[in-house]
Formats: sequence, C-alpha cells, structure tokens
Amino acid sequence: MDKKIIQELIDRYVSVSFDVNKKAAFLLKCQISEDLTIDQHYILRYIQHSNNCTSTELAEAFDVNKSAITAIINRLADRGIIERTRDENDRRVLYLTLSEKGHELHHKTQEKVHLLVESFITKFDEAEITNFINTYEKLDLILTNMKNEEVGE
Amino acid sequence: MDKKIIQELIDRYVSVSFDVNKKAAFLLKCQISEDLTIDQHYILRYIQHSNNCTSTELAEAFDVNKSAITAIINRLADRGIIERTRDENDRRVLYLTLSEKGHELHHKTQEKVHLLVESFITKFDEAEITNFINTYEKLDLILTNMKNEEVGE
DNA sequence: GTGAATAGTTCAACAGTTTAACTAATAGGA
DNA sequence: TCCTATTAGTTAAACTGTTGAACTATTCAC
Repeated sequence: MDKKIIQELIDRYVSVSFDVNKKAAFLLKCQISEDLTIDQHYILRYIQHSNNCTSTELAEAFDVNKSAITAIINRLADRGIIERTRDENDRRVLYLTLSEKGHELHHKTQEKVHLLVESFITKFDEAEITNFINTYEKLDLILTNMKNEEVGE
Repeated sequence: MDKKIIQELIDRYVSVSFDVNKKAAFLLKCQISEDLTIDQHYILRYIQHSNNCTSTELAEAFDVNKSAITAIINRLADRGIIERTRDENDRRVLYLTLSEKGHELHHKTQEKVHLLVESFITKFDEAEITNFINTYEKLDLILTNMKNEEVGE
C-alpha cells in the first residue's frame, strides 16, 4: 500500500473509532443509566454467557487487574445483583452468578441495548453491515494476537 | 432483512465492538501510559486540530459535562501541558492551547498511536480496510443524528 | 437597565483503575 | 511429609474521569 494512503487511513480510523465510541457510549448511557453503568451491564452480560465465571476470568476478559473486578463485583453484590459461591473442591475459587434480581436487570438492559443497536444496524443494507462486522471480527483476532505478544514478553 | 439475521448481527456487533474496544484500549495504554492517559491524549489531539478551542466545545465533542472537562484541563494545566488565554472581546471565554511541552508530548504519543494503528491496518488489503472505514464513517453519521434527536427532545 | 442566557469553576459523591501488600488455599518437589 | 512457590481473591491508598447542583462572572436582549 502507498504510504500516503496508509497515513490517511490511520487518521480516519483514529478519528472515527473515537467518535463512534463516544457517541455509542452516550446513547447507551441514555438507555440504561437508571439501572446500571455500561461496565456493569457488560459484566452481567459476561457472567450470564459464561459457565462458572470467576474474578480472574473477568479480569482477563476485560483487560484489567483483579482488584478492579473486586470493586465492581462488591458494588453489584451489595445491591443483591450478583452472588458469590465457593468451589467445594478448590476453596480459593469464588464463582459469580446472577441473582433473580440480576437476571431481571440484565434482561431489561439487554433489551434496551438490542433495540438501540437494531435501530442503527437496520439503516444499512445487509451486505454492507455483514461485511463490516466480518472485518471487525478479523480485527478482533489481530488485536488478540497483538495483545498476547505484548503480554508474553 | 430477516429477523433472525438481524438478531444475529446485533449480537455479533455488541460482542465485537466491546472486545475490540477493550483490546485497543489495552494496547494503547501500553504505548502511552507513561506520558498520558488515553483521554488526555484525545484531549490534546482535539485541541491541536481545533482553532480557538474552548471547554464548552470539548464537552460537546466528548459528550460529557463541562465540569468533567474542567477537571481534565486542570490536571494538564498543572503539568504545564495546556495553557488558558482569555478572549479579549468576550471575557467569559477561555481558549485552550498546547504549550511547547504539550506539543512535544502530543507529538510523541501520536507517533506511538500511529505506529500501533498502522501495525494492524496493514494486515488488511486496501479494499477491505477502506470499505470498513467507509461504513464506520457512515455509522458515525447515523449516531450523530440519533444523538441530536436524543438531545433535542 | 434589568432579567435571562452563557462560559466556566467548585464541590461532593461516585465508578473504575492501578499498585502493593495482604490472606487463604493449593500444588509440587526434596 | 513438609516447605516453598503459585494461585485466587481482597484490602487500602491514590488516582482519573464523571455527574449534578450551586456558584461567579460576563454578555445579551427586550
């Protein structure tokens, strides 16, 4: 690729990824902030999708230290949204699950998130948005590899 | 579009946008955290690209309250990275500019950001990444309109 | 000229983050 | 078997970023 073209693509990517993130976060917050923060929503989403979720697993998935997870989980546990249960075989391990209230709250916020994403996804034709998400997923794989190289040094 | 396909696209979008954001933020932080936080880098970037930048303009661009901008600018001004100058015609207004040190710091971190983005952008062929960024920019426009509708209620 | 609007700050409170030091439990090798 | 290293998770202090309400100072508009 031509150097000039690469420079232009880099600038456009930096700008647009920043702008989209900010606006998506803003719209998301408008929808769910009465019940949960954005991070809290993603934490509940991860726990529900995972089997036998632990703090260590969350810390890896969210690329933060375990103590950051402890803080988030404490707030959610204090509100009765998340429950901790000890592993009987390895008593160091705490499994995280959603309470009944946690399931309800996650379901409620998830619906709002889906409606929001649907409202802009359906503005594209199917081929364009499918190509977009395909490339986005390729990018995710590339970043995963880069992250592993970074960590494995 | 078929309902099932839409649901699948929504799920994929929610997952991949979350994952890419987390990993990109992680890699970005590895590169620049000695000098600036990610938000601080974007603030400097915005100020440099803007003429006569003000706190109000930043608050709108970043979708946060003005008091959040005050806090960020205070920290950067305390470090001698940003300077405030009053408008002589409208003495309510404070223009924000980068100091010499601020320019150097922004240049340094910008280089690292560019190298990082270049390292994954060049893993795609030109047509694919161009299409991706084009669609990303369309999405930005759609979100801008949605945000304006939200605010204009 | 006075009341409304605008630009920006301050303060208290909170969410999320890092780092270092810590407890408790398990695993592995001499 | 015992001792050491590792692992899971917590705590505490310090920091960044955020909101919302109350505030100062200035300008605008009728």
